[in-house]
Amino acid sequence: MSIPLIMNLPKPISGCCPPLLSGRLGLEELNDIARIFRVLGEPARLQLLNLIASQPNQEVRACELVETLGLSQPTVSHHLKVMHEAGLLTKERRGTWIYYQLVAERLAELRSVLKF
Amino acid sequence: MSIPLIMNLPKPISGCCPPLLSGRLGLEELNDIARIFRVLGEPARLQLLNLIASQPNQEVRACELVETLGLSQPTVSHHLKVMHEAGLLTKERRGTWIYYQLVAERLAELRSVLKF
DNA sequence: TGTCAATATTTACTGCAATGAATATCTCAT
DNA sequence: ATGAGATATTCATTGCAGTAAATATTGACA
Repeated sequence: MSIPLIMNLPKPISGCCPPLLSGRLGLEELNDIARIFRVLGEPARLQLLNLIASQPNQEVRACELVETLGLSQPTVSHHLKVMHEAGLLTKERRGTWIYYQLVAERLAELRSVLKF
Repeated sequence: MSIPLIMNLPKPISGCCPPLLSGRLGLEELNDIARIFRVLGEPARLQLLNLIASQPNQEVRACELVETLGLSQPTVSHHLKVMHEAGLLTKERRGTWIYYQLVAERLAELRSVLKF
């Protein structure tokens, strides 16, 4: 029996990450890039990334985060949604809980945006 | 009248960019990282970077930007100040005008923050 | 079905930052 | 010194996003 491979991948953000520093970009593309950086411009969200990356299995349950971040459940849920929509986290339901994982490729993509 | 020796300098950016994804970070460090990403979370500022990078001599005069960005002179001046304080731009006066240049090392530093 | 626990959404409040008008400061040339 | 152009600062307005209380939804299990 095969393992389900499709686990609610984030929708791709079209044309979102061309290199910023080689070749002129249009306002549309600049807006897309800015949107992602704005997602990372929030300490709570960076803490989420940092926390997930430090887990042995590279994932967290949403409910764990409420206590750890010291934020309300709606706020944590909101941040998770934002990051998931930005393609930075995958979301996978396992029974009662929902697990979030980093999208390494997305971070690599972001890195390449800043390359010369 | 005495001149204050210690002026309100922008927060030092030296130890600002520990890797986000390997090793737990404190709130202080997360705030520092978030602050820089927030600077990049603005289309106008990304346009500035993109514009400078596309110049043959890798620099621009501030006055050029007002027409190009379609923003008021105070707004452009504000963005330049923010980016300079974030360590992303160098500022050099040559006669009447002021030239801004990219700080490549700073961008490389930012890239490394997102490395695994 | 019903309840319980986890997660999401709605709503309202609030603080911060982008923006530009007005003004000030700086630099050079005459 | 005075004027002109480039840049910075002050100030007020405004829109957006983080936050949480209240509420809704979802899934598991008896």
